[in-house]
Amino acid sequence: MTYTYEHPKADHTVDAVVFGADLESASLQLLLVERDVAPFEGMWALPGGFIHRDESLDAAVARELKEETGVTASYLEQLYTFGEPDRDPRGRVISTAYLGLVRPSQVELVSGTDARAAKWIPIQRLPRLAFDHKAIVTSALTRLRSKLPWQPVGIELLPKTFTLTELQRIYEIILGHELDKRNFRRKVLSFDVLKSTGETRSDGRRPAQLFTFDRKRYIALQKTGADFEVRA
Amino acid sequence: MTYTYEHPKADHTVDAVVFGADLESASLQLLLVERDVAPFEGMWALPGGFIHRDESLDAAVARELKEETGVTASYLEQLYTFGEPDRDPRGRVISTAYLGLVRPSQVELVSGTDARAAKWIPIQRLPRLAFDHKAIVTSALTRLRSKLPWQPVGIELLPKTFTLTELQRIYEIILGHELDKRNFRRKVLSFDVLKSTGETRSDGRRPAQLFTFDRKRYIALQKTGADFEVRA
DNA sequence: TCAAAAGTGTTATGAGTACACCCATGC
DNA sequence: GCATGGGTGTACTCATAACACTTTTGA
Repeated sequence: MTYTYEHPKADHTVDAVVFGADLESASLQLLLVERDVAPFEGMWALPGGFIHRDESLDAAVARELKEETGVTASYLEQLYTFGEPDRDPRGRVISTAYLGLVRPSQVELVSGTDARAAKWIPIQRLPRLAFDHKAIVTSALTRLRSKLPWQPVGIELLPKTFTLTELQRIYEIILGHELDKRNFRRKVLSFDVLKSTGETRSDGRRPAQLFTFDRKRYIALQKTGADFEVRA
Repeated sequence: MTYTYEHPKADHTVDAVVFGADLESASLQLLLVERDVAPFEGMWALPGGFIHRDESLDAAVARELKEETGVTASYLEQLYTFGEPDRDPRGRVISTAYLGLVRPSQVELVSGTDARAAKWIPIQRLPRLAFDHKAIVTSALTRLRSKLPWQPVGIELLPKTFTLTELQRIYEIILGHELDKRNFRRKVLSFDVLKSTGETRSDGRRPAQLFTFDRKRYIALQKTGADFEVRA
């Protein structure tokens, strides 16, 4: 540092709002940790923590998430920065929140530093949360539902190959309501980013075609300015 | 502070990307300040600065904007937080950027602390900017154009009463291209937030009807979940 | 042969876009 | 009477949303 300032510095943290859904899930789940240290010891909170000296915000949130829960999110985007002066009893702490998606069955939860336990909790049954984390979660859920539904984000919550019914199920879990099968299929296929593998899978009923997400094609389409924006 | 940490703290700043347009403007303008202190002394930069101990981010950006340029923005929203470790030569500085709109003719520019001069500069002729401010401006412009066009934001850039042609002109300046008069009128009136005053104004030609923005109605519509989202 | 999920097409509606002419006024 | 900006309507296209039956399989 070549320059100095008179003013007291705020702390800066990152918090991760990571949603999970499985095909077996009844509903969307949120990844929370039980705090092991004051303040709010024993309460549930979003995974997160202080930013290290030489890491970007993106790197910090990925690291904290990994440390506190063992989770590596397949998708993480910056959401909003919360900076009310009184949001943290320890003093001035500004926090940048991220929105993430993860397949719960794919990860093994561990408990790490500053956290007793990491756990998936259905969004209908959220406990009281530490700090202003409830407001952060609300804003993340709004963003997820409004911005992502038809972006091929459900993909992150499925195995490499999946049936269209499974994909639909994921969207329904995220949105919290049912979708029309025919409209869903037409729409999702019209994006032209799903590739049939030719394989089928039968669960004991009529076999369903298996699809994969064509990430290259997706990136190519994005560059041409094609637009996946849609509302629910 | 009841707790202490071992880690070095980052500084936190706010930066304001404030766009301006007048009816007389040929194009959208950006509010910049010429830096009076190192680093980047003498270079143009976004107005902004360090957050005070007991103010929110929203308050900080409004204060800095006022101090450095004399401008009180009629509209300011949080854009994104930039936190690459090397974005500021002074050391670790994380910055939360805001997007704002202002009517240039309505404000008197002043020069304040840390700034030699404040100035409106057409976005086609932007000079090199200090720090990573160019990237911030690009992201603000994308957001403005993609998110705001049909939200009644052009309103902020007009006097209390205005003609539909004037409103259209503002949208054209923001978007950087022309719009169809008939489609524009139908659309903007369908939102049902403009009220005819009954008055007319003649500039020497056929008199045009004057409208006002019905803010109460706008708020009422927002609550019912009505949605002004549109693309250009 | 039955249960259960896979798969498939049509119609109606609303939004967006393209497009050209008459109107009222001041000079 | 003419130049200037004000003001208006229609037709096409495309996306969405609502809606029901047939197919394939395993048990």
